[in-house]
Amino acid sequence: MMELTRKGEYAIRGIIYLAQQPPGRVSLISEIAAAAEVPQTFLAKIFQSFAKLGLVTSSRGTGGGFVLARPASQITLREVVEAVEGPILPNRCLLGSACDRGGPCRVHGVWKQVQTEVVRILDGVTIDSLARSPEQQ
Amino acid sequence: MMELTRKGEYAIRGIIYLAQQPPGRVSLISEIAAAAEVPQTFLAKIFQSFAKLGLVTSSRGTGGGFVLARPASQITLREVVEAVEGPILPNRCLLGSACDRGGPCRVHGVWKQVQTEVVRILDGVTIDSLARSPEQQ
DNA sequence: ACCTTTAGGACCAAATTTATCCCTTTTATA
DNA sequence: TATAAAAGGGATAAATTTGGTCCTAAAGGT
Repeated sequence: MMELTRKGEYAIRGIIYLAQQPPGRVSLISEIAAAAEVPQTFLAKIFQSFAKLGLVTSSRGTGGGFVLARPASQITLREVVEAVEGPILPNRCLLGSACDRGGPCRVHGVWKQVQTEVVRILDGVTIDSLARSPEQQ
Repeated sequence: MMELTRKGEYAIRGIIYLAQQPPGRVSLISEIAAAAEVPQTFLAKIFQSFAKLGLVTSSRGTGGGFVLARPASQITLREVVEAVEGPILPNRCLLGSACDRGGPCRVHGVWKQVQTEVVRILDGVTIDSLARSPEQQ
């Protein structure tokens, strides 16, 4: 239950790679895909989402590619995950205040708690910290 | 991201109904399905899982049906959710200690934290407390 | 015997995930 | 100004998961 999809995995691997490049260095999607071991066309879509949300800036044409739009220390794991997976919503009922069958359901508060905790944890992790962490332990 | 499926929702609604019956009272799957507003054949599968895991006891034939196997105060929301959705695993990498590409990945620790927190919250909620909580607020 | 009720397996449709392909747009530069 | 390089965006498709139905078997009561 509550699994991150491949899209989410790929998104994280891709943006960590960007964060590991020298500041300002432009990376091609082909380069990122190869390094992160992710299907290139799929990663291209993911980075489109990043660009739309302002996590990365993209430029076309010769010399184009992707760069982080902000320092990696100011991009949270939550932003990256939500960019591709949508908001963290353990239960549909959290969307509106009223659940399916009348007022708020009995489990509403519990899922709200789960949401709050997950958001708190993911907000506390920056892409910078991930990029600097040792790959093996 | 991290959404409960219908199966999980139905499971919760179904077992809450059981918990609201007088202790020892046997309920038919048709009765539970109607009360919880859930497709009956689907709910039957869900209750099969409950029975296998010992959350409920089932009996066949005339006068048969389902009863909680333990007091509702000793059944946690986590058990119910995991019975039908499988273990709470925010990332595949938590299954083995080694992630896909060599040692533990950089996000391993974060997802472990998420798992721990979600489990803690769901373990803290009993079906009894849900059954007694007001449906509307 | 016969009826009632759950157990279990096979099956199926819809939705979502995981991509791929192709054409367009933008940009640098030869 | 052509051309090549790169991302943007839409359509499409395969694979998997979700959400269910149906049928027969097994068990138990009358």
